[in-house]
Parts: sequence; structure tokens; C-alpha cells
Amino acid sequence: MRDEYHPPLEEYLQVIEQLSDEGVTVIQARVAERLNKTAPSVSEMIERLVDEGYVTRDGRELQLTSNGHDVARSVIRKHRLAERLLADVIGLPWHLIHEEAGRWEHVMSDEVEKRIVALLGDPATCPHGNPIPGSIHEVSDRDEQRPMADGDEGDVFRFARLTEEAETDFQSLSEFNEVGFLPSATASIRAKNADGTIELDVNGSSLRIRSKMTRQLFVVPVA
Amino acid sequence: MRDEYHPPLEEYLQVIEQLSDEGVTVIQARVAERLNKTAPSVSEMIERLVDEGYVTRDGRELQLTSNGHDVARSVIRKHRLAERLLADVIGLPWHLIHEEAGRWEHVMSDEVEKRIVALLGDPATCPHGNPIPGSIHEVSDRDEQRPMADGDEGDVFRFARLTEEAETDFQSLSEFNEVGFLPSATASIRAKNADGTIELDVNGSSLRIRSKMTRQLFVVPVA
DNA sequence: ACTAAATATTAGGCATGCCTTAAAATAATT
DNA sequence: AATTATTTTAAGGCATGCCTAATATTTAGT
Repeated sequence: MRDEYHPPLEEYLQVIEQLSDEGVTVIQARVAERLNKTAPSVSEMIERLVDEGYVTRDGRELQLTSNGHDVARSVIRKHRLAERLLADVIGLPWHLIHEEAGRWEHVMSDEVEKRIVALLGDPATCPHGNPIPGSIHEVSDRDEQRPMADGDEGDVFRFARLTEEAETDFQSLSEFNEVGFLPSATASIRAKNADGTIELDVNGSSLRIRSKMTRQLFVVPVA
Repeated sequence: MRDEYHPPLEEYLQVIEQLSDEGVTVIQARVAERLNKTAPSVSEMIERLVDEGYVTRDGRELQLTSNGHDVARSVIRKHRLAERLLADVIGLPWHLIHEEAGRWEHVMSDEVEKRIVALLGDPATCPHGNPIPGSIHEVSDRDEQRPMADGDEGDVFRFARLTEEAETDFQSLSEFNEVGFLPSATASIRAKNADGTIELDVNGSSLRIRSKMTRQLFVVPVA
């Protein structure tokens, strides 16, 4: 088996899994972007991951092996559980939890994972609305979720989730946190601007969503 | 300033601080033993720590600079707060918390540290009875504490703390946990054996303490 | 088909932290 | 003092993960 402590390996597998989840074609260039590493670094590392049986290649496309997939799922599970713990128990502000959990995910033992699950009642999602792999609870509204960008002026919706990629946009996250625009919050589209930004009404407060971000936020229409 | 994430550096400074706290003369050989590293590895690393201004030498004796001391205190503080969180909130069994906290200490942000302090009410000690640097609460019985080895048959005491070194004796810790012999527990000396081991009565259960361990456990006599 | 853009690899380096083996320096004992 | 034990350093290596610069190799766009 693999040693205990391999942050870089875990990061690579995690990103491959996430890209794949997002429907992005997983090639090295995408991984490099996500991890902020140079192409040669990624090339070398992927070679290792292939050698060690975590990844296979089909042309330039990357695929996790069953083993690689298990590791990735475990890391993602720990990441999202850590986020829940940080937000719900420790009281760390919502916009700070992602970065913190990005370190915790690599040091949390399976034993602690279990205790956190018990403590929190096996939550279905992280505080960004993304499902926690292995939870017995289903995310019921998955297929009703659609990108905020697809909405129209006047639409009222419930904020369901934001992509992992969006979680790294610290500036936006701070703004969301400021006005309480977090998953499960209700809001409405005040205006769709020519530059692609969207003006929201969140509980009376106004919030402008960056153009790129509107495709990273998933919402569920409210009757 | 120093980058975020330097587990090895932090481990070295932490050990130097702890050895010094224990009254041990801090030389490289001691550090090597504690960290389970070879002498040349430690020699090289200490050289770096000196170069970078964390440590000074006086002959073979090592001393932390003010900066090095601050880092060490911070890591120890995070370690002990993590242990409290793991034990009191997350519910990880007592004998497992030390190892887990040994990883968490390197990834916990100052922000999270603050929240944990607030959550736990600024605890005075970790679950092994050792003081948490920076806590406003005093450890009142510090000078009444003495090694269990100094006690006599029939003595009744309160278990006050165990040294950091003892915390790595997983086997003993498991046994202690088994019979509920944790800091703040009351017990009595049933027998002092010729081989240096001590036989305890813990709440009716019998517990044999390894010879070496009897000097690592500090107790406070009970009237 | 042909050029431009995107992607991947090669080659050569580098810092970090470890290690082993061997030699030197200190300290402790007899 | 001489010897033995402890401690430190020197020398040479190695794996991990990064990097830059330069070179292929694809894939797309015109």
C-alpha cells in the first residue's frame, strides 16, 4: 500500500477526479492549469502516477484506475467533511474553509473521518453544496440544478452549489459571504448585463456576479 | 517571513523547545533520538536552522532564538489545541489523539486556532495534562506535581500529566485508556516492584506501569 | 494543405530532507 | 594519560517535486 502522507499525489488524483466529474476532457494541460504547475512538472508526475498504477492513458486522455479513483474519492470525502466541520462546528467563516480543508484533507486519518461523520450526522454535502462521496444521504435536486447563467431576469431560485473551481475565487467567495449568499439561500435575478455579469437580489442586498462565475454557480428554480 | 508549510522545520523547533522544557541539555544527539533521524541528518538540518536564524549554538548546546521560540510555541499550542478538539469534540479515543495532532499542528491556520480557543473556552491543558502556551488559564498544581516513581506503596494521587515523550508510547497509552487512567483520574499505588514497575489501583482495576514510564507520569498527592 | 495554437516531452537544474559510511573531535572512565 | 564512548561532521548519494528552455507533436483554423 501507499504511505500515509503524500499531498502531491493526492492533489493530482483529486483534480483528475474533479475535472472528470465536471465533464471536462482530462488531459495534462487541464491538470496543469488547475494545480498551477508547469506542463513538464505535470508530465513527469503523471508518468509516475501511471507507473504506480493510479492513472491510465488513452491517447492524451487520462483516466483513474480503480485504485486511483478510491484514493481520489477518499481525499475529496475528507476535504468536504473537513469543510463541514470547519463551518458548522469550529465556526470558521464560510469563505475561508476551502483553503483550510485543502490542507486538512491530507492529514485526516480514516478514524477521524468516521468520528466526524458521526458527529455531523453523515452530511450529504459540503458547505459549497457539493456531495460528500460515501454519504448515505442523496442529493435530491441534482438534476434540477442548472447554471445561473441560464436564468432570466426576474427568476427566483435557491442557490444549490458552486464548482470546485469557483471555490478558489477568494474574492467572490468573500463577497458572497458578506451578503449571506451561500448554498440554500434564496435569491432572484435583478438584471443580466451585457458584459455577462448578473445582478442579484439577495435578501434585499444587491450582489453582482462576475461573468465567468455565472457558469460556476448552480441554482434550482423556485416555484 | 517563513512560508506556510514546513513540517520538518516545525518538528525540529518543537522538539528543541520540549527538550528544553524537560530540563534536558539540548544537543543534536538528543534531537536525533526524539525525531528518529540519523545524526548527520540532524547536523545538516540544525545548520540550516542556525543559518536561517531559528537556533543558536553555545558549544554543542542548542538554543532557540526569539523567532525560533515563537514558532515552536505556536506549533505546540496548535498541537495541544488539536488534541483537545479531537478528544472533546470529535470524540477520537484518547490514545489516538497525539499522533493525529502531530500532523494537524502543521496545517492549522491561526484563524482556526482562534476559533478552536473560542469553541473550547481557552482550555489550560491538553488531554495529557500539558499546558497550552498562551492560554489565560494557569495550571495551578504545577509545583505539586512529582514523578509517579517517587511515590510509595499506598499513596493515593491524582494523575496530573504525562511528558511528550510518554505520549509516543502507544502501547502504554492504550492500556491507560482501557482502564480510564487519564489525567485528572485518581488512583493509588498497590505495589512497587523490584523491576521498577508500579502496580496501580485505578477504580478497582489493576494497571501495571512500565518502569521507564513511572518517571514520565506526574501525579499530585491526594490528602 | 498549411500555418498557428495547443499540448507534450526532453534535457538539465535545483532545494529539501533524508540516508550510509567513514573520519574527526569531545567527553567520560579507568 | 590512555582508552572507550559519545557526539559531530564530511563526503557522496538518492527520491521527490518542482522549474526553465528548447523541441517535438498534435490539433485546429483559414
